[in-house]
Formats: sequence, C-alpha cells, structure tokens
Amino acid sequence: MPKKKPTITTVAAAAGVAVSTVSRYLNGHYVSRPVRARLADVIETLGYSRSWTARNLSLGRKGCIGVAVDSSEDPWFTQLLTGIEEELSTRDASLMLASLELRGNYDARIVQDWIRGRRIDGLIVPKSSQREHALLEAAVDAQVPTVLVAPHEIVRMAAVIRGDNLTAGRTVASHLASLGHKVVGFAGGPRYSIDSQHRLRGLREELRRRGVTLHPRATAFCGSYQAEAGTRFAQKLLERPLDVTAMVFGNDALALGFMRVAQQRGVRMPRDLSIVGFDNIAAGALAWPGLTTVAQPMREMGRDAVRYLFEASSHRKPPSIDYPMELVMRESTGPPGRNVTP
Amino acid sequence: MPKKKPTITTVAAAAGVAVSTVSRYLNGHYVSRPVRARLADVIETLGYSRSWTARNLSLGRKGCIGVAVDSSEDPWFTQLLTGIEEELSTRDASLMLASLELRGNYDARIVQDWIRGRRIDGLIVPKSSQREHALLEAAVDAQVPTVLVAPHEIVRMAAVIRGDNLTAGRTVASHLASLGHKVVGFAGGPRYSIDSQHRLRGLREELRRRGVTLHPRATAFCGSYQAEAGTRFAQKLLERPLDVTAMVFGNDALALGFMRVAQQRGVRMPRDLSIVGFDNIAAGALAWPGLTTVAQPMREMGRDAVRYLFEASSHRKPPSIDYPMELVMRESTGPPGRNVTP
DNA sequence: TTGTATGCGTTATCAG
DNA sequence: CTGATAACGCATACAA
Repeated sequence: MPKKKPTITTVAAAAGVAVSTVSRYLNGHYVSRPVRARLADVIETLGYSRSWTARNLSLGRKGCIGVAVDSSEDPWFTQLLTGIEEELSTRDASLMLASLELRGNYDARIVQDWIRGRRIDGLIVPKSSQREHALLEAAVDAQVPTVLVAPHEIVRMAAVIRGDNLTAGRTVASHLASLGHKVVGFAGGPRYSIDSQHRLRGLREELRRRGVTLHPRATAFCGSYQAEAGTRFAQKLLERPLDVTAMVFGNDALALGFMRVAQQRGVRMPRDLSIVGFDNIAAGALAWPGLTTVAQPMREMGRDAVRYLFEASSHRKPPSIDYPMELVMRESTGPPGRNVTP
Repeated sequence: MPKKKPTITTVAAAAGVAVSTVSRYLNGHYVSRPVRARLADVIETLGYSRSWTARNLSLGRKGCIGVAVDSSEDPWFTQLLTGIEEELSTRDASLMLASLELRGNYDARIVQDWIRGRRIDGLIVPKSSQREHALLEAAVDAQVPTVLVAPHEIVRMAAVIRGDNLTAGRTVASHLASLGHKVVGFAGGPRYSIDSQHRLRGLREELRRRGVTLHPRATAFCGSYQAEAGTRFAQKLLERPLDVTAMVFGNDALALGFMRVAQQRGVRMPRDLSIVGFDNIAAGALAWPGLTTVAQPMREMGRDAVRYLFEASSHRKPPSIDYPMELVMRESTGPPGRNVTP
C-alpha cells in the first residue's frame, strides 16, 4: 500500500488549522507558539515536505537556472560547474544543463526552449562566442537574466565574468623572464578569443619591459582551444629548429596537446623548451613534466555568476569583474637550455 | 513595456475556443482541421509556449531527473553525463545535478531534499558505495525510480548498469600476453569496488590460461580511484626493483598518477614497464606515452540509464546489463624490456 | 468535435 | 494572529 504523499491540506487537517496557517509557518511568518509546536510535530510525524512544483507555480518562478555550454566534458567548465552548484545549493534552486554540441554539431534548440518556455530563472553561458548571439538575444527578449563567463567575444547584452587575463599574461612573462628566457613564443586559441588576446597582450607588454623577445614566427593562434589544435600546431612548429626557449599557450589543453607531440619527438621539457598554459586543469598536474599554468578562481566565478543572477533585479548595470589569476609553477618551466633540432 | 507572457487562456480567447481545446491541440489530441489551423496561427503570432511548471503540476510529475555524483569534475562521470543529456533532450525533461562532496566532506542532504520534496522523477547515482545506502533507502521509500551506474558495492535496491569488467580484464590479459609479457601486476581502486574485483578476476583468469604470472607483490588495491592514490602506490612500488614488466590499473586516473611518478624516476614506458588503465578518459590520450586503456560505452550507458527511468513502471524487475568494453591501444604498452632499477 | 468544471499543491490577499 | 479564497497555468473527465 503506497501511502499517498501528504500535502499542505493533509497537514492543516491533521493539525486542525487552515492551510494558510501552515503556509505561513512553512515560510517563517508569524504563527503563535502553540500552533507552531503542533505544526512542527504533525509535519514531523507525517513526514511532510512541500511540493516544489506547486510552490514555484504559485511564486511565479521556475526554481532552476540554466547552464548552456559547448560540452559538459570540458574540464575547465566542470570547475565552474562546481562553483555554480555550490552557490545554488544554498538557495533552494537547481540547475539545468545543456550541451550545445551534444551530437557533434551545434544545436541550441534545447536552450531556446528553456527560455521560450520560461523554464529557467536565469542563464549562464560560459565561453560564448558569435554563434550564441541568437541565444542571448532571445534571453534579453524574454527578460531572463543572463551572465556570460569568459566570453570569447565582446558583448553588451549581458553581465560578464572573467579572469584578469592581462595581468595573468604579465605574470607569465615575469616568470619566464626571471628564469632567464630571452626569446619566447605564444600560441593562442581562436584568434577572436578575447582571453587569448588579453593574455598575449599582457605577455607582450611585460616581455618588452623586461627586454625579452616575443618571436613572431612562434606566435600564432591555433583556431581552437582543443588539444588537437595544440598537436597540429606542434607538428608545424617542430618541423624546423626551435626559435624560442619557451612557449606560452592559450590554455592547458593546447599546451598538453603540444607537449604530447613534443615528447614524442624527443623534445625534453623544460630543458629544451619551457611550456606554460592557462586554466590549471587536472590533466596538467598529472602530466610529466607537470604543466606550469595560471589558475583562475573558477569555483568563485561560478558562485558569483549565480549570485548575480539572483540579484539581477537589484542591479542597475551588470558588473563585469576581473578575477585575479594565480601562477601555478610545475616542472614544465625552467631555465632555458640550448636550442634543439628535433 | 514588458509585454506579459501569453498563457493558454490568452490563446483560447484569441482563437475563440475553450482552453481545453487548446490543451488538446497542444497534446496532439483531436481537433478539427480549421480550428487546428487557427490555433497554429494564433500561437505563432502570440509567441506562446506553455508553462512547464504548470504542466508538470497538473501532470503530477516533476520533469526532472536527479543525478547524484561524488564530484561533477570526474572525467569518467562527465562522459556519462553527456549520454544522460542526450537522451533527456528527446524527452522534454531536464536534469538536476548534485555533487555529494562539494565542500570536501560528504553531504547528501541536497539529494535527500530532492526525494523528500518530490522534486525528481528519477535518480541516477554513479559509482555508489556503502555511504549512499541511506540515500537509496530514501529513494525506494519515496518510490522514486533509481538506477545505479557502476556501483562500487552490490545492491539490490535499484537497477544497475555497468560494463562487462570480467571480459575487459580478460581482454587486457590477452593483449599483454600476446605482447610477450610473462609477469604482470595489478593495482585496483578501493578493495570493495566490484569493478576492480571483476577486472582483476578476468585478468587473473586469462593470464593463468596463457601461462602468465600475476605477481602477488605487485598486486594491490590503492584504496581509491583518485590519481593521488596512484602516485602513492608508485612511490611504494618503485622503491625497489620491479618484479613485473607490465602494470594494470583499476582506472586511468590511477594509471596516470602512477605514470607521472614513474617518468619522474626515469622509468621508460613501455620499454621498462607497460601500463594499462580503464575508462579511456581524455587525459590518457593526451599523455606521452598515450595510455592504453579499456573504454566503456559511457554515453550509451548514460542514455540507457534515463531510458530505464522513464520506463521504470513497465518493468517488472530492474535489468542489470553488462556493456561491452573495448581495448584502446596506445603507446604505454609494448613488448617487455629488461627489468629496471629506478 | 468542443466546452465546462474540477483538480494539482502553494502562496498571497484579504477579511475577521 | 488566523482562516477563507482567489490566483498560478495547464490537463482531463464528463457533458453537450
């Protein structure tokens, strides 16, 4: 006999009060002490727990925020996700997840349905680029608060959260310069990626200040942030003798992809070549040599993203915060050695 | 002027029919052709889209399935997640995600709230172990269909989906034997993990059949599936000359953790030691040497998990399927070399 | 084939 | 301080 779940009406009846009183009790509004005690008792013995669906319908909200990402298998993203979860768990709201590239090709219909069907109270879009334009437009149309995390391209339709990539670039430059490197290279992600651009700019500035050369032939964009782009870049760069003693990559995935090919070809790191990445993904710490990188406070950024969403109404203008980034030194960087011919 | 969102009532009024007719139209029930056309038109111009919350309330369901995992940063899990998303996207349902170890220590309250508050139509728990017992009990109590993916320990409270680890173990044994290895070792995850036990058993059986020794001193359990456990194991095993020419690990994370330490100490792989893992996580493909491993059809398992959830009522007994696993050969395995003294 | 009436479980606005 | 009662937006018997 599957006993039916108790509702607020059941509780009210059992306690001999009106449903509205129970509701008030549930929401911490005023009820007399004796009634409160009785209600607590009844609810306990009945094992009552209110219906989220009904509550949300009544409140006119959805109780869910949406997260739309290229792929939920991206380790950079999962760090952010943890932060999002963390903050959400304190706000009795939950998250809906959608990968935009689930079956190989881009498809944002699910997210479009979310916002058209008013299924979400807010939207978080990490690493958005031009192709998310329609999505963001729909979001502002439907008045669903949106926050972009580390968008590839510039937008003024939503709040933005991103790391302080300019300073991060400078930090990397300092690190390399103080190790004694005189000529370094840079390989970014997509050319249009703001993160890559800022990282490069910071790197370039500080390098120049330190009298270090940023070699033009070893400075490029890989077209993507995927590891495969890093391996392709490696195949090209390592065809001929190295011009540089250190390479800085747009992110860890690129760096790791590069390192695999480099090791395969006998390039010893950091002796022949120092490597630096960005993002501090787990794979970098597991590699040998461990990948020197720059960490962003992803969890904090995730938390702040949902915080902003829940306070969106009170904000006049969406904030655009730059989070501090921290150099994580591992074995892939060291003093420069002689150049190598692979 | 934020135009108010149209409801089913708005549509009915605009079309000059009753709401029930609109509802019928929406759900594909019978409506006359002219009315249907008019409705389609009105809905289009109004930009109407029905409220999920209200629909679910009326239907008595939640429209969400819950996924409770140790950490959503686990790359093994994110593969599963992709499959879950994939299937969910075809069923107009969404997923709620909760990490059980969000802040370092175990806390399942959020998930308990889900099932107590009837917020989910089903529950997926990957890699469950003893500590999830209370959770599963609550789930059966509340009649929420549950499916366990690759549970560490045996349970009879829910449906189970897992890979065919026995055969996988045999496959690895064959691979190693045919490469010419004569003495191999095994390092599993937690001792109680069924996956590790099965993988070991399959390995042992086939090894014996092939006349290959499974060295007892190099056969152990690392206590966890985390990479750190692999590094600890490496530090211990590599203290003295190796007794084996190949090591099989309970999963890729352990193997990668081991490899890092091994490379650090100058062990050349596969020349000095061949390495095999399980799970085929991305980091293994990026390492050098690339990690030979056994892949599970994680996406398919994820899809099937939600399929089961949605058909739970029609099933008499929960199925417990073993999914085929596939050897992925990379550079970390090769013919045995001479033993090495690190 | 279509309309009417009722229920889903809460919250909020009123009177009392 | 508490109790009716009207939303919330949709689905579904049942009646017409």
